[in-house]
Amino acid sequence: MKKDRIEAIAELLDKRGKLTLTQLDDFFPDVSQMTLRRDLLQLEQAGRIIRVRGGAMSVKEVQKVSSEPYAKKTAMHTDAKIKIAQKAAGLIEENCSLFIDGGTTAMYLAKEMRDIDIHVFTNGLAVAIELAQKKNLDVTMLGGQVMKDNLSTASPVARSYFENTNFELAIISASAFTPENGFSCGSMIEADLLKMARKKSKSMYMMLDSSKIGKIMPHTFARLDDIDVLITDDDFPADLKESFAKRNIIVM
Amino acid sequence: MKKDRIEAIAELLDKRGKLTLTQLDDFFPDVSQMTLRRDLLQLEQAGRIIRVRGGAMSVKEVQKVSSEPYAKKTAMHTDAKIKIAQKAAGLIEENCSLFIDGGTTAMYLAKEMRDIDIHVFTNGLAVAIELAQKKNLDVTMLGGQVMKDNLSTASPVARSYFENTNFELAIISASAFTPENGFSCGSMIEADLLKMARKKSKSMYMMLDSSKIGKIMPHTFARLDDIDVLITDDDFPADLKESFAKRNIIVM
DNA sequence: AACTTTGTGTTATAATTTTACATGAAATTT
DNA sequence: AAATTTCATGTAAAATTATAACACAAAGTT
Repeated sequence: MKKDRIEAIAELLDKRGKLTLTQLDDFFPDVSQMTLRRDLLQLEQAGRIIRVRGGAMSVKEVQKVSSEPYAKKTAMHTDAKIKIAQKAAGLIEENCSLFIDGGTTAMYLAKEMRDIDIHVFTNGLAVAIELAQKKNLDVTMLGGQVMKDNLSTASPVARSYFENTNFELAIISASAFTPENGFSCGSMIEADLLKMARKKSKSMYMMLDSSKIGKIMPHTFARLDDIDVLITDDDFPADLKESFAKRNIIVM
Repeated sequence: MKKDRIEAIAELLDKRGKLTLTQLDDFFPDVSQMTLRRDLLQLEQAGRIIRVRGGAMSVKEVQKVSSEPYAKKTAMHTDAKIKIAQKAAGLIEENCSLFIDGGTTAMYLAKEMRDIDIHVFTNGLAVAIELAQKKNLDVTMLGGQVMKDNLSTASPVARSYFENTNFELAIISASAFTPENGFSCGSMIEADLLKMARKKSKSMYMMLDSSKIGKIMPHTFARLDDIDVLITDDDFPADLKESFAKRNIIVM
């Protein structure tokens, strides 16, 4: 059905921000590129997307463009991150209380999450805005000084927020990982926040795309034993997978 | 000069919204299309424009196209709001500490603010993101439950943030105003937050576009005497202006 | 049943963009 | 001051992408 397909394209674009025709073609293998082009033309005329050379982008994405440093980061390893986010989204159950960090992977997770009755805490501005779109979901933003490079907040004050909150689950992404140094990130106050989140939640899922393996950032916020589930992509090394499994950590 | 030309292109695009390469070539006959292409590429990487097939368009133009729920609100009385925001931005001095609320007018204020050394507190997600773009400026986001309709936070917990902070100036916009009921808004916790902001700051400037005069919202957060400066548009009624002046409130 | 409309695919053609290389001017180093 | 590097620019070929034109079939309409 044409209408459904156009709707699906619009949604896809909202999620992914930007798509090439080739990528679109992969999603809709049963129609020709020409048809997809015509769909894009219609969407453009409806003001919902903007056609750019090679494909199209969502209007929402364009608004984000103004935040250049963040947008740049967003563009990296997109596919892997989305896949990881999808896996993570599938693990979230209704009626739970949840912490999500403010990274770009978390941002994709926010996009992929179903609009169900959950309460989410986050320190990511972009994550909060994304989640605010969903009607049934409740969002609480953690305050603090805004870090310009990744649009998330962190500050010693933010800790006070945690004092009276508890969540069943924290889903967090790391900037770097080695077996020796654990999961690390670049900012001390962020590391502090994430440690705190770990303490306050019953269990912790870690999202880690394989490009981050072997990298070390200054501040470790979690070690292997701290996490319950590791969500990663297909390129995750088999030997590492084993050492996780040995510690009863589910790798998926 | 390359820099000047790029600047000129950016301005042109902001004015005309969209231009084809051929049109651009007419404006700049002394350089080749290839050079113009490269200029556009740079502008795109800087996040100022979007290249589309045939030429480019300004980001601002794209934003006009969109009509999401939040964007819809943003689009109302845009011109008046921008003018008010510009006036307000002119009043902000370097090296000060400032509170801005999370409304749409505040959002425009954030856009208009110069990139100088200031510390800004805000409860607006969109405001915080906008301000995060500026290098010299420091932003602190007030946490709390996210209100989906206006993308700002408010919660009793947010009060605790204020306890150890002080600012010279609070620039706030109201959803409604009558002389009898003062400045009011729709949410009780938001009203509470704004009251708190008023207490904590040395002075308070109110942004009020004239469309809001005569309207009443459930929760009053400030009365006439609470404010020091009223920033409004040209349609502001003369008689009201007088009654402000009587109380030594500057109307501009 | 004949006719239109609509959605689609195919191919050829056109337009646009990118790439690669060349040039000269300006800035920097030696 | 000469040599070298860097930078902005131009040119033209190559690659990519978009449009146009036509064909065809299915679903409505008259």
